[in-house]
This record gives sequence, structure tokens and C-alpha cells, in this order.
Amino acid sequence: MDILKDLNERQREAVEWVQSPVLILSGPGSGKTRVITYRIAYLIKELGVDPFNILAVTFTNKAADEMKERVYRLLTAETGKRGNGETGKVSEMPWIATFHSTCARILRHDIYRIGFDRNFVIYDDLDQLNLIKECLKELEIDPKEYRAPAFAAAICRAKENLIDYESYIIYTKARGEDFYREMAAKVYEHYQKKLFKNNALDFDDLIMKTVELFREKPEVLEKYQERFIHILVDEYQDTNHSQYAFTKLLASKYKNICVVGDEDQAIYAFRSADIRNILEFEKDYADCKPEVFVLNMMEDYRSTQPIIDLANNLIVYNEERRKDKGKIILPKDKKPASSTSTVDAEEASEGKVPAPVLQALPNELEEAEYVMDEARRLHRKERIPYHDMAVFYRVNAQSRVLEDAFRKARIPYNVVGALGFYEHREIKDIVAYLRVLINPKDSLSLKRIMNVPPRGIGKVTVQKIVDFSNKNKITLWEGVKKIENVRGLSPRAQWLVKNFRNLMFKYMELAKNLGVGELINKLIKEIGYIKQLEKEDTFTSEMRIENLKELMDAAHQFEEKSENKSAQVFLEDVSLISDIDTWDDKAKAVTLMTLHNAKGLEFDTVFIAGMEEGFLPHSNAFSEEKELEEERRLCYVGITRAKRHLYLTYTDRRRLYGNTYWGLASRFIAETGVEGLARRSLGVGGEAAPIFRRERFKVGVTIIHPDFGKGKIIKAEGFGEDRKIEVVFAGGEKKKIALKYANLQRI
DNA sequence: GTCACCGTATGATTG
DNA sequence: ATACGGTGAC
Ligand SMILES: Nc1ncnc2c1ncn2[C@@H]1O[C@H](COP(=O)(O)OP(=O)(O)OP(=O)(O)O)[C@@H](O)[C@H]1O
Repeated sequence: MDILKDLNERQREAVEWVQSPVLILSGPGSGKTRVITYRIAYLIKELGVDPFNILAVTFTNKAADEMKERVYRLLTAETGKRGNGETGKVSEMPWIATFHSTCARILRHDIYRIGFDRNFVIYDDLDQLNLIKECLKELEIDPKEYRAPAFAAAICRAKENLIDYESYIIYTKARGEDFYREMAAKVYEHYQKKLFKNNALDFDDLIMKTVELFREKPEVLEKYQERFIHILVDEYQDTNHSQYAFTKLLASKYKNICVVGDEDQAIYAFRSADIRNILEFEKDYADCKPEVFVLNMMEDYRSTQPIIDLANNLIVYNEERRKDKGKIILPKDKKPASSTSTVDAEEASEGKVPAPVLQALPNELEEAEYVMDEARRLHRKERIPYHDMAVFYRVNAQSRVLEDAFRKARIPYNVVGALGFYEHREIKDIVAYLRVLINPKDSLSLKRIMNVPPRGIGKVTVQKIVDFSNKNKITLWEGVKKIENVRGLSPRAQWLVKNFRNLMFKYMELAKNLGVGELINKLIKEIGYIKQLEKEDTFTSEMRIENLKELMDAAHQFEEKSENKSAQVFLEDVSLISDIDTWDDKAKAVTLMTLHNAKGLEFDTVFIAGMEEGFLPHSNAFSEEKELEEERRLCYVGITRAKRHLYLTYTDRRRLYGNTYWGLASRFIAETGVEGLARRSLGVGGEAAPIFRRERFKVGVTIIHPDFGKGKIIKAEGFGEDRKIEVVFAGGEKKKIALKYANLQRI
């Protein structure tokens, strides 16, 4: 069977094993994603499984598209033996998507069973934040004292763990005195009720409501269990509890499940991902007859030996890591595709296999310059295409200087993330129009557009309609419809709202028959959005016009490629798009992205910029050992993306957000042992930052001050001599202390 | 009442 | 750099 010829023996076994659940817990580059892809093709082609009965879950839409494409190619490949007719055409493709879009599609069909409308809208995190701000206003909570993003985080964490607001309130009470949590509970409840009124779901609801649906309506669950007889999940180490519950429910009937992941690459604990899901997978299926098939592969087909060494050296510093996990190794059977088979240090130094490079730079500008220069050199001298190079960093804001350097040098580049296309204000405005047309209950979006572009309906008028609607227990849109009954409006204001109402009536009609593309075109023209922007005539307004044009193109393209051309489906696509999804990996350009976005990808050349204490590891992770280990895994993920060329750079001093950060080289640098390997380590004499040594005075540490006595560190910043800490002393008073001047003792 | 402008505060990682 | 709240002109 020749689709299996691209696999090694153990991969092949995993592809062919269908007698019981499969767990693949394997290192980077070991071919996990490849196994899933081939397994899907194998199920269809060799076992005659109906593609309709297969669900594969990926981490991003982009990964889903790629997998679809590969599966399609495997299915249509000329096999000589079998094949679905001479055209090799595939009649149907399996369902390959992210958790979020999978759940969105399920809910679109069946959510009415738990009391929601099927035409719900999906709120992204900006919408979520705006709605929470509204809640704070209505609950009379001062948003300066209690920040909205903190509530958003609390609510997300709760939902990721399937805790609805009722349970949240109960847990809060059980905990006793916790003012902040009590407040969060109130906000959560209010927020959730508002979502319901708006007929909206946020991202986390998509999963949570699906689980709720499955639990409350067994016949719905059964329907999907019969539909998804074979389930495959990629990147399983980064699933959270709700995703775990979803998967487990679906798989519980047939138990044809295959999960794949690597706990050393778990980097999403901050949004409740839990590696126990993958580590305890065997327990979940302990009663299966042949027991769970477990595969632990550590052969890394991606990287060269020196890169593998760095990764191995680094990851053992994670103390919570399973001691029996082992190291990744170069596969014996690896074909000399682009690199040589086995390599020793001597060969590496001769330049057959490039040695990883560690480079210190005085500041972030020179760092960017250096990265750009090296990229250009590799392109010219070694003929490495730009699209096979990437620059990774910890925080989006770091991309700016890099962009500038690449732009100035006229080297093509793409930035993944930062502000995604669909997060731009002008795009969100138009999307809000569409949402209201489809789901008039969406008051958040309605409020957003009532005066966009400015049409004389100001804050006060809107507030009056809101009050009127609340008093009469109707939605804001109902309030707008009954504008004649709203008291205290000037005739002019009433007239303006009536015009707006008529506009919306007209477009609600049009939306029934027109495709999204045409609808958006007409709408933008009629409301004079572009005219308004032209009037503003600034640099940003020009960009906005471009973006709007791009949106119209996107909508037309959508119409062409999709069967269901409704604005509804378009909106769904738009809401679920992620940063990485819009990245064009075939463009001839260097890719700039965060380490998080790099997961699952591979490049010939990888630069990791900003390898400094405070950035990688990020300063917010200093105080928790667990978080520090996650930062280390992040670094591990970055390193293991590189096939042949790896550069680690760090600076002495970095300007960001108008501040200057004086950094030490990241502890991870020393841990990788790159200094011993690198050809040009510490190139810039004297300007290199010293390599990090562990700070003794960390948050949480108890100290004794010669004057004030015993106290606990609650805040710490700076390094070495310059370190400043904030301490709460036994009496309760807080003091800021510079280590330089105080003779502190650690206890 | 509405809108455009200016000052101030404030920044991780994401589907 | 962007998101807010306050201010003055219409
Ligand atoms: N048996 C094999 N023979 C040759 N190349 C392979 C084999 N298996 C995998 N590869 C190659 O190794 C690289 C990594 O494969 P893949 O992305 O499937 O690994 P992965 O385990 O999912 O990686 P990661 O966890 O790091 O994202 C790919 O370029 C793939 O083509």
C-alpha cells in the first residue's frame, strides 16, 4: 500500500492501528501531524471509511486547510491499484477544522435545543471587552479601579473550565471573603445575561455551549457520535478542559480516537490548557479491549544535530518534565534531503551543517539590522528563499523595529498577527452592520453603528433610546423601531433616527436576496463611509479605505468559493479567522511572528530575537516556576522550528513602548549551551549584556531589613545592582527599596 | 446635543 | 501607538 511508503515503521503502525484508541506522545519533528494526515487518508482509501464519518481537529484554520490539502492529494494520488474512478476525484472530504469552528457549525444546527436562536452572532475578544465595559457601567463599578480586561480573563478562565456563572457564584460563596471574586461573579452573571439578550456567543461559549448541548440533549450527542465515528486531534497537549470534555463525549461511543501531541510544546496554560489531558489519556480509555496504542517517537526529521542538541540541553531544565521523556535524536534513516545524514561536531565546524549562532547586539535597532543582514546574506550566498525564513519574538510590539529594517532594505516580509485584518475599526464597523442585519438583537453592534459614520445621532440620543428600551424590556432595535414613543428627543434627533431605521429596514430586505459582496458594496456606498474617510484625509484614513476595498474583495471571493453565499456564513468565517490563518506561506517573504504563532510550522532559517530576561522569559512569568517552565517550552518550540539555520539574538538595551529596558541575556541561552557551539558568539566586545544569573530577591521571598525588620517581596524589577523591590513589612506598611542601598537578608 | 481635538494613562502570549 | 475622557466651537 503505497501511501504508507513515506512513513517509518512506527509511524506506519500508528496509522494502521484501529483496534483501540491511539496516543502519540512524541517530540518535535517526529511526524505527528504527518501521522494524522496519513491516517485519515488510510481510513478512507484502505478501510473504506466514509469521509463523512471523520472529524479531525487542528489548532488553527490554517493547519486545517493544509491538512485538507494534503489529505486531498493523498486521496487523489495515482495509486495504480485502487482509486475512485479514473479522474481520481474525491467526492467528499472529511471534516477538518478547529474546535471553535467545529462547535460553531454544530451549534448553528442545534443550539435552538438549549434555547438560543440559530442565527446567533459570535463575539470576538474586542466585542467581549466592550460588552464587559457596558456591564461595569451598569453595575456601577469603576473601570479604573477594576479593569475590564481582568474580568474578561476571569470569565474566559471560568468558561474554559466549563464553569457557568451559576457555579461560579456558588464557588465564590464557598470560598468566603473575596471581594474581587464576588465582583467578578456579578460581572460574569450580568455579562452572560447580556450575551443571551443579544443572541450572541463569545469564543469560549462556542465550546462550552456545545458541551452543554451534548450533556443536556443525549439524542443530539448521539447524532454527532454517529456522524463522527473516527476522531483525530492534533496538538492535544494544548487542549483545555472544555475541549477535552467535548472530545471525550464525542468519542465515548465508538472510541475510535487518535490524539497527538508533545507536552514539551505545551504553551497555552495561560488560557487553561492542561497537559494532564494528554498525559492521562490512557486512563480515560483504560477499559478498551486491546489497550490504548501508545507511541513515543523522538526521531526529529526536521532539524540538524546541532539544533537538536540545543533543544535537548534546554528542555531538561524543566523540573516538572517527565524524567523518562528522553531526548530527541536525528533519525538513522533520514534521507539526505537538504542536509547530511549524521553529523559530528567536526563536520559542523567545517560548515557542512551550519552551527547555531548566538549574537549579542547593543540595542534593538542593531538587532533588527543584524537579522535583516543575515537574512539577506543567506538569501544571496546560500540561495535560501525568503519564504523559508522566519523571525520569532515574544511580544508583538517587537515586530516594529524588525519591520522597519526589512522595509528599508527592501526585503519582502510578512507580519503575522499584531492587528489582524478583521480587528481594524473600519472592518469591525461594517461587520457590525452585517451582524445587525442578520441578528437585530445584537445591541452591542447596533450601538456601535448607529452613528457610524457620524450622522448626528450622538451619545445622549443613543442613551435615551437605551433607557427607553430597558424600561419597556425590549431590545435596542425594538426601541429604534418605536422611536416615535421615545420621550425627550428633539424633532431633529427623532428624524435622524428614523432615517437610520429606514436604512436598516432597506438593507434587511436586500440581505435576503443579495450576496454578501454586493450587499457590502452597496452599504458602504450608501452610508458614505469612504467619503467620510476621504474627508478626513489622513494617513490612517487612507489605509482604512484600502482595508474597506480589501473587505469588499474578500466578500466577493467568499461568494465565489462558497456554496452558501449568505452573509451569515461569511460572518462566521470572519469571526473565527485567526492571525496565522491570513498568513500566506507561499509568498516570497520572510515571516515575522510571535513564538506562539510558530507552533507546528517549520523553516530552514529561524531567528529568535529578544532573548533577554524580561522578554524571554517574559517578566510576568518570573514569579511562578510553572510559568517559567512554559516560557522555556516556548523557547524550545522556537528552536525546534528550525531545519538548518538557527540564530539567537539579544541586546544590551531595548526600547519598547517608550521605555528603555536594560536586559541581561536570557537564562535560556546559557541553558542551551549555544555559547560553546556558536561560531560567532558574543561578537560585539564589551557591548554584550552579561549572561543572566538567577536573582536572589524574587517576588514571594521573605527578607529581613536592618531597619524595618521582616517583610515579604510583592514586586520586583530591574536586575543586579539596579534591582528595585517593593516589600510589605510585618506591620503592614509597604516600602520601595533599591537593593543597592539596602543591606537585605534572605530567609 | 454633536463633533473634533487634545491631553493622559497604559500596554503578554490567542482561537 | 491607541483608547479613554474632558473641553470648546458650532
Ligand atoms: N518518516 C519520515 N520521513 C521523512 N520525513 C519525515 C518523516 N516523518 C516526518 N517527516 C518530516 O519531518 C517534518 C516534521 O513533521 P511533522 O510536522 O509531521 O512533525 P510534528 O511531530 O507534527 O512536529 P511538531 O510537533 O514539531 O510540530 C516534516 O517536514 C515532515 O515532512
